[in-house]
Amino acid sequence: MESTDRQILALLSADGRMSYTDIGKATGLSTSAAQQRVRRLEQRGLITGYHASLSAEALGHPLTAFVETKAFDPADDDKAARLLEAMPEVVSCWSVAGDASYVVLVQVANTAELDALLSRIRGQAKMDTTTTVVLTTHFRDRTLVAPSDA
Amino acid sequence: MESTDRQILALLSADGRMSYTDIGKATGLSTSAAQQRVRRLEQRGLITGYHASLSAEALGHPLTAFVETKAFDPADDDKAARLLEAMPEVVSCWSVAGDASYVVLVQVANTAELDALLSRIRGQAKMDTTTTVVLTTHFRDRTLVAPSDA
DNA sequence: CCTGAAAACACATGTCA
DNA sequence: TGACATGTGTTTTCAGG
Repeated sequence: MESTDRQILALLSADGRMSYTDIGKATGLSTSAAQQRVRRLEQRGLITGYHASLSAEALGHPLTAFVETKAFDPADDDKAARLLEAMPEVVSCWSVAGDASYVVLVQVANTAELDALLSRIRGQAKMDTTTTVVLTTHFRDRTLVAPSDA
Repeated sequence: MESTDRQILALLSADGRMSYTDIGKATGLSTSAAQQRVRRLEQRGLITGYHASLSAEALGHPLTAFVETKAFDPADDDKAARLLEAMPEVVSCWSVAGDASYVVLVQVANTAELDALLSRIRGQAKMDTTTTVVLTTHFRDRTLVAPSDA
């Protein structure tokens, strides 16, 4: 991958609705050349999609927390991902090495809702939980577009 | 906020490059009405931006990990956010309540790079680290567009 | 990677309820 | 205030080279 492509990735990370014309202007390409590059970046899987970022605060979910979970019975561990996915408050979900099975990031309205969610995780998913409340989100999903080639 | 607006948020979360014409078709609005709604959602801060999602794997950073950090000296805690932000491997950074000061999500090429990064965090930022390697990312930044009004 | 032209789209303005 | 119609300028898209 080359410098122009990396530049395009940086531009589209910053503004996912940028027009091909503007991408062309910024990179010294014609509109159609820019479009072709973008299409190739999509096809090669470097760009996986475009998304509007929504404000959890403005949507009424100002409270963010990490919840580490661990199934009481290790046999239930596989179902857990699906159960967690079914909970709308759970916005991200990772399997991790180490003590916990899953780490999830949740967005809720207040502590009462957090409490209710944790009960549901314990009850439905039969998992132990360890919760860490987020005080400030300094940055999120910042994009790394300096590094290696592809 | 009303049902149409929530629908628009869901559409733009799923496809951030959707045209106003298509949004209109999907919601039963005219192109210009759809455009107006979107503009208002942006102005009211519900939509904070549009971004291309890049594949960390395709970019050569297949290894994801959480790093909990805590400054040796609590007085250094404020500087830490800036130091962490200066490290390109750190893609997300949260301040948290509890034992750690910060939780960061990092994306690196391999364990050697992770090792080097942790050394830098300890050395530069003067922080203790506790690292949890991610095995699978089940989903990330899934959007919550059912909930409350605004 | 570029040119060029047709189709689709964006967006401002004006109108109506 | 919210939806829509229309007109103008852009952008997209698909020929071609």
